[in-house]
Amino acid sequence: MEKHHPLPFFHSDDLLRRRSAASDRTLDDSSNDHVKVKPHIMEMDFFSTDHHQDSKINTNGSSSSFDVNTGLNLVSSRTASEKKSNTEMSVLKIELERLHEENRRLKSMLDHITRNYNELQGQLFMAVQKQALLAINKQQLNKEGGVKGMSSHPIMSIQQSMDPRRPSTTLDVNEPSTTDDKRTELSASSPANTTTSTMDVASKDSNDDHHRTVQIQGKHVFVEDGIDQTGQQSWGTSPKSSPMVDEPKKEEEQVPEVAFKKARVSVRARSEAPMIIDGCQWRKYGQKMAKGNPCPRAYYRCTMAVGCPVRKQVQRCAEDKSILITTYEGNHNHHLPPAATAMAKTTSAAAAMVLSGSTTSKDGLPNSGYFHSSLPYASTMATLSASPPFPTITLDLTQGPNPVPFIRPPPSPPTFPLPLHGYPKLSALPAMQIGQQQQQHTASMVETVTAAIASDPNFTAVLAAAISTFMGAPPPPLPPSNNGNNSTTSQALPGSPQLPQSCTTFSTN
DNA sequence: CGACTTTGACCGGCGC
DNA sequence: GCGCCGGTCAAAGTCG
Repeated sequence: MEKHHPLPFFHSDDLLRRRSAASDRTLDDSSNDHVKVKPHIMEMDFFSTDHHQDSKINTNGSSSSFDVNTGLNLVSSRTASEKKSNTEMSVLKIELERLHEENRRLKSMLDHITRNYNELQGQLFMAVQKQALLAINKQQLNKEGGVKGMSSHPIMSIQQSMDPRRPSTTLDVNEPSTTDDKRTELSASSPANTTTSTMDVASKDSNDDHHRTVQIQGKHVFVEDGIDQTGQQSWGTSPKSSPMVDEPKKEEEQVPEVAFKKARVSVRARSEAPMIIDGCQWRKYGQKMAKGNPCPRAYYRCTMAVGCPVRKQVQRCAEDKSILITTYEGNHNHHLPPAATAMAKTTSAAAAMVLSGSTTSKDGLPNSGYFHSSLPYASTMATLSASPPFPTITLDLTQGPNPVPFIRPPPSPPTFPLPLHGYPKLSALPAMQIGQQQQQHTASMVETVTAAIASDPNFTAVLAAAISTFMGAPPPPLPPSNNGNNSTTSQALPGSPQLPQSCTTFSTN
């Protein structure tokens, strides 16, 4: 952008002042040569985008050249002054329109840049994970035939058990279920795994055993729970646009996708609403009384696309019924509206974080670029639960006070009174909590992963974006098309007209 | 009438 | 093998 290009955020009075000076100079040029210099100097000042100076000149008007021009105009003649003001007005209007157009253009550029950033972020997650998994695999191949007990570290155990090419034999508390192992073994044993990841989601919808069947056939490895392929698409990345998707899948490239499938992201937040707004369309398919909780657990399935594997569970916390726990599983296999994209990014990022956390070295120190185990702080907002069978990361948004002065949006039904809004610096949140029931040997993994999540500015930014969408916060100034999209999805949410039955989180319409 | 919720039944995993 | 539990299904009911 040019140095003197008007920025999209200046005020209209700034513009008026600028044009006033400019037009003064233009009109005066014809009659007064001696005043040419001063207005010219002023124009240079105004277009320097230095608003401080601009306003300073304006407020200290006594020394401004405005006075000089005005005085001259009054002296010249009344008709000329009126004529001039008319011309000035039309010029101002034209200029205003031009600048509005420019603002729109710049905003669209900003949107475009943001989208590109998000795409790259998603690809980065995948790439890092692949790289780390490859490194681990190489390491394990070197030690093949050696001690199986190297999985003494819980993270390593997860890594092993999640590696589809490597049947898991050493298990610990963090291991996925045996079903998962079976599945991964089957998928790994199939040579068809080397085929491309072409999706046929619809054909697998609502089939209880479709996961297993797919794995056995080995033809649609990524479809399972939609996690892989969704991992791509939930980032708003078109499969065609991603080079990682375009190229044929090698065996190792499928690893993260399969590993993704059972990662869960749980969001704890205070809310009186029966369900948080995450931009997606959900259909309730079940409700159960969970043991140890007087509040029933509701099961929802994403209905924004046929065959979308994403599911979520909503349940109120037994200890504090004002806390709503929403657990997401899987990733979307379809394009999402902006609000839903934010949430999908969050869950995908969290899942990627969990699984990236599995790529630690033997001594438990992470070698992923996301991890900085020596963080001086951790965060309460991110807690990893290693309870089998699935690694679950819990984003605890209920604990305050937050050191960051968050802005509360105006309440809009259904409200979601999270303490977070906008794009806060989540990395500044206070210390992390480790799951109380977790065994000691899982603590290092928990710390590592949660610290990484808390420290990753990309993740926190995405999380913040998602949180802001939970709250039904007024979206940032967007082109009308985007706003329409948001409103559509919000209205489509099944949770809008809902009455809480007892203490739970289901709707009753 | 289609979309959605409710709710009892069913299924599979797991521990005893 | 049995019972518990979490998760899912599907028929019936409800709503707009």
